[in-house]
Amino acid sequence: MRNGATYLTECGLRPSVQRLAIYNYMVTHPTHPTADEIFEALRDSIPTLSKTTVYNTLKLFVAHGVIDEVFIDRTSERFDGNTLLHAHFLCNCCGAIIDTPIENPERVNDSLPHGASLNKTQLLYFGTCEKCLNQPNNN
Amino acid sequence: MRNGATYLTECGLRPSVQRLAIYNYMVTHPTHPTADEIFEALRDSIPTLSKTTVYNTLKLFVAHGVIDEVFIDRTSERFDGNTLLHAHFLCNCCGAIIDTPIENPERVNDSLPHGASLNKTQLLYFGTCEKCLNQPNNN
DNA sequence: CTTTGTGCAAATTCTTTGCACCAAA
DNA sequence: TTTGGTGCAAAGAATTTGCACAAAG
Repeated sequence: MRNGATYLTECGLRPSVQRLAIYNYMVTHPTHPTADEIFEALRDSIPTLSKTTVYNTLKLFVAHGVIDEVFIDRTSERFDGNTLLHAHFLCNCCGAIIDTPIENPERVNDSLPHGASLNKTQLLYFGTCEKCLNQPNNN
Repeated sequence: MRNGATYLTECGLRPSVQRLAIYNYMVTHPTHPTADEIFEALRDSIPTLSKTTVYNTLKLFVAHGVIDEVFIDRTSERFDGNTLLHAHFLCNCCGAIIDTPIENPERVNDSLPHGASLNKTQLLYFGTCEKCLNQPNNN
């Protein structure tokens, strides 16, 4: 695994205790966490941590390409430590967000408007996951 | 153009004055409007309209498949009267949301998790549109 | 010492809820 | 005369802002 402090420095960001903790949380938890989830997870180890700092840091990380924002959930902002192109599936039944690989990126980026330049693609699926389909009771 | 009252009735929805106005606004304005934009546009013709009704109606329309919600903007909920599969491009420079056709839907739905069933796909692009690329001044 | 980062409290914004009134079947 | 629809005001939730203090170069 990549060294967080070195990586943040490479990205032009000072590796403060707070930033490093948030970065490490993101790369070890591929769960597309919200700012609040990160805050709750880290407040034990950093009791003085504030939610503002979590928000500031996540925004900063997105601006520097360290993490991505995932637009799959309108109720709260979700973040992804994996910035490589992949699809997201949201199960309407259990709420799980499942990552899936995109085999042919060029096919997915096929529908760009004429003459536009592309920064980021998001491919989102909404449906019912295999597990929920096999447990008809919890609907 | 399809008759709105007939269509809403077919969908099992009473075609009240408010619902019909919102439906007609959606199909004639392919601008992915927010609840607030719809409210502001309709309050002249329906002075008693409330924002709650706009929210209620949009939510109801989504539940009945009359319109879709587009997840491209986290700051406010956006809606789309065109429920056929197509991609959305958000220009980071001018904020425009551009619709583009998806030639091969089966290619885009290629990356579904194993065993899952699919309700809806959203393909989102973020970048700079042709117009903004040709006007370097407004960056 | 000068810039950058952190964190508290308050403000802001979007959306939902509770409830009463109105309208249609 | 009962069910469904509308709309006001208030509540709720997520995020941002203003500002003061702390820390690092």
